[in-house]
Amino acid sequence: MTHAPNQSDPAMPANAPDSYPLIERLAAFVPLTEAEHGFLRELHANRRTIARQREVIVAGRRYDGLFILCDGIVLRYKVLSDGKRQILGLGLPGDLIGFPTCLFTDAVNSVSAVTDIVVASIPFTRLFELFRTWPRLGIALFWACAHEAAIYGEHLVNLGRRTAYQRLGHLILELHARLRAVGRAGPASYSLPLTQEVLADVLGLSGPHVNRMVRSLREEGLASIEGRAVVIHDMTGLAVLARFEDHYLAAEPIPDLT
Amino acid sequence: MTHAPNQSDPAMPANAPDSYPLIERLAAFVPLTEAEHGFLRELHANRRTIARQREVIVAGRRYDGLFILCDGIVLRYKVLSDGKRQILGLGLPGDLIGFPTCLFTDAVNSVSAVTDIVVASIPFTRLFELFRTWPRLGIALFWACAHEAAIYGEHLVNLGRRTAYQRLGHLILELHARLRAVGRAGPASYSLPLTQEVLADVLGLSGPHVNRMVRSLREEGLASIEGRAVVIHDMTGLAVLARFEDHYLAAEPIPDLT
DNA sequence: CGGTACATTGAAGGGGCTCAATCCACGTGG
DNA sequence: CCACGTGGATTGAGCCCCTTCAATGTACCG
Repeated sequence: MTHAPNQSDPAMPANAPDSYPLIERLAAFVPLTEAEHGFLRELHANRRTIARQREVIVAGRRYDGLFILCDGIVLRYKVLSDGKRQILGLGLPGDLIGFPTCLFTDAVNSVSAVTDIVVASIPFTRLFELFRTWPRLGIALFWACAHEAAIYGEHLVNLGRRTAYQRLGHLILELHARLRAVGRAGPASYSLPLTQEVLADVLGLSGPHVNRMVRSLREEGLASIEGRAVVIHDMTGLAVLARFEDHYLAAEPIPDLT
Repeated sequence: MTHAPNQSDPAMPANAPDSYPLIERLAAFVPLTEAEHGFLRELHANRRTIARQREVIVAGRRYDGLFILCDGIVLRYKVLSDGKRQILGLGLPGDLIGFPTCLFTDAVNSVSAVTDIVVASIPFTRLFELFRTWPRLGIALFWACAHEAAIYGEHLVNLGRRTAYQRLGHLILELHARLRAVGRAGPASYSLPLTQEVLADVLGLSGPHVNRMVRSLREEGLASIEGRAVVIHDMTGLAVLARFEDHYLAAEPIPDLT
């Protein structure tokens, strides 16, 4: 049960065995006091490793807390009664897992681990404590969730109004930006351990068609996906094609929060 | 600038000129004390009426607060550089508008009023006060936003993995459930002041095709949309067809919150 | 009465799906 | 060392859902 190091890209920092990704995430919104810092460190205390392919959250079950994804990649998805699957989003290190699905009596979505992952569990009692004792952290968390929600918004645009080709291009650029923000990507490359089947379920497409789009991107010299190695050859060209604008990924300090 | 009363359906309660929809929304998650009740009432103090078709939030501009939608319907959307529009969601009475778009330095989405609407504005300073002074309300708000996020998740499934026919059916059922929850719908009917063009942009379809799907639904005896009157003739048949399950719309009290 | 907004309908085309077959890399056991 | 199994990538053929681009209809409104 080794958890995979960041393979192949020398630009990636070694993944510290005890990182505090939620701290980095929230620090983007609020300058943290030493005391707040300490509380957040405690939130990472209860870590657990989960093997790839394992379910982290099963739709229909009850949960009494959330998780911070400390390392690895997860996907949140829903399966329809006719067997079709739609992946609602990818969780990258630093993301909160269980929002919003665990905030229901019975989880509304499932979450499974793509790679081996490390999660820190946060029981709701801890979360309540956070809101009660550290209101600034509560506000920052609120902001962080809003930023996650904005990603879903862009995902909606992807499914509703972009062609298959554009969708794939957009996803490649979004994941690059998100991974880069947490030190998991090079200037124009990253490692993406997803099968084309999974990409298809993210993009609302079929497997074979994703394959064709991957080939097109390569033939056009825009980007290449070989195995798990993604390389972007023409960032601006791809952005133009995919109508990618990264405003929605920017995390900036909350104004006027004293 | 009259704001439209709930026309045509006798089951709908008259829309009180001074309602407190956020109270009802949050009360579903947390039993409210009298003091909390009072604070929330204050949040509704600063009301404003906005005429139909008017923009409430313009993407790219800066905002210093959120809004509670007290009455009417809004839509949140994004327009791509090639002119295509995707509507990310409909805001109904009681919904928070500006989440997540206003929590960015520059708003990432636009919001416009479909009908004449009444909004209560909540500057961030008030919001911070809420989190600092009324932590239970902060928690409830967090939960409420999670529930809104779940709606977007289902919307993603709609665009990614349902046919045009199913999408329309699903939307009809979802809106019925949501409107009914806030006392704006009859047992199997409601008023929906959206053009087919707008429906198309919600569903990721073209206008003409929405028209055909509307006709199909009527011919199959499942539901009818005539002008703004929506009538569901076969609730279960429609639910089966659209793979509609309403778990994600259920708001239940937060457990263990003392 | 003309204008505007929206609903409706038709014809043609294409983007993406379905359903396979094939290929390929890799790990495993004999 | 090779046979085999397996998961995934790749490719092809046919088709159908949905789009595009109109034209037409229709209610409402100043």
